[in-house]
Amino acid sequence: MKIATWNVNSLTARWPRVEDFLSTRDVDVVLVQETKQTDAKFPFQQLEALGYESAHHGQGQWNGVAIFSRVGLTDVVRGLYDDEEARFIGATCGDLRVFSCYVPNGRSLDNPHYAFKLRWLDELRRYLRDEASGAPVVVGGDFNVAPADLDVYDPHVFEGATHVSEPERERLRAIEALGYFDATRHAHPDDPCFSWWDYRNGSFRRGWGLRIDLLFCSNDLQPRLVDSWIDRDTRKGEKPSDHAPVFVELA
DNA sequence: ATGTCCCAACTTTTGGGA
Repeated sequence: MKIATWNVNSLTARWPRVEDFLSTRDVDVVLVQETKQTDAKFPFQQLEALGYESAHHGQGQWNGVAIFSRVGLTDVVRGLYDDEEARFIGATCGDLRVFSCYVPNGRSLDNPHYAFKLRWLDELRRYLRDEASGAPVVVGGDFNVAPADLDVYDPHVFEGATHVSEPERERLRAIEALGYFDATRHAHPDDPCFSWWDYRNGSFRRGWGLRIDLLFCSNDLQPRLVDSWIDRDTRKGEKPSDHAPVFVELA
């Protein structure tokens, strides 16, 4: 069973790449972020033609999360708490409970959006603690947090910036403390495994990346972990997203 | 350090967000 998380940066703009991805990657479940679409625009029929059931928590200009599955899709939940931004969707796919998360960016440490980000991560932890027990769980998404300095191409550049601050990293550790592991880092303890490169400055060519797209698996999945990897080829070519898909394969 | 992309709109150019 192969599960991917991918921030597509507009499903409308990315549709040709998404079609190509689904046709060539043999992926069972895709956790999608930043659809930037209303539910009315979401391509349910086109996805069905490609063999995927889908569920969307759409908004419009911003945010929007979705799940595509070819192994069943039931018991959909939308929204973490009473916020108005579409950043969280969950479903049961096969024998897994899966969640697609688009964590707020934070913008800068002194911006109110940073406090919102920390609160959102607190709410995610609360949800996983109180409402996600039972089946094995995969929580994936664009976390907008690089868990450690290994996940940053040059930590010096990010001193005093969001995505690397201790309060953000502490919240990821608090999620792990509930009984989850970071699949990509677990499979590759020493490789940076960047998943995002800024469109500007030729960052992809220069290797200026961050690992901020993460797949947290409940500890009961550890014996089933085959591998976890970054699909860097999908960051290349015509009109790519600025994020690469991140995969985990489970036996 | 800012070389791009995507969206909306008082839309053919600008501003906000990432």
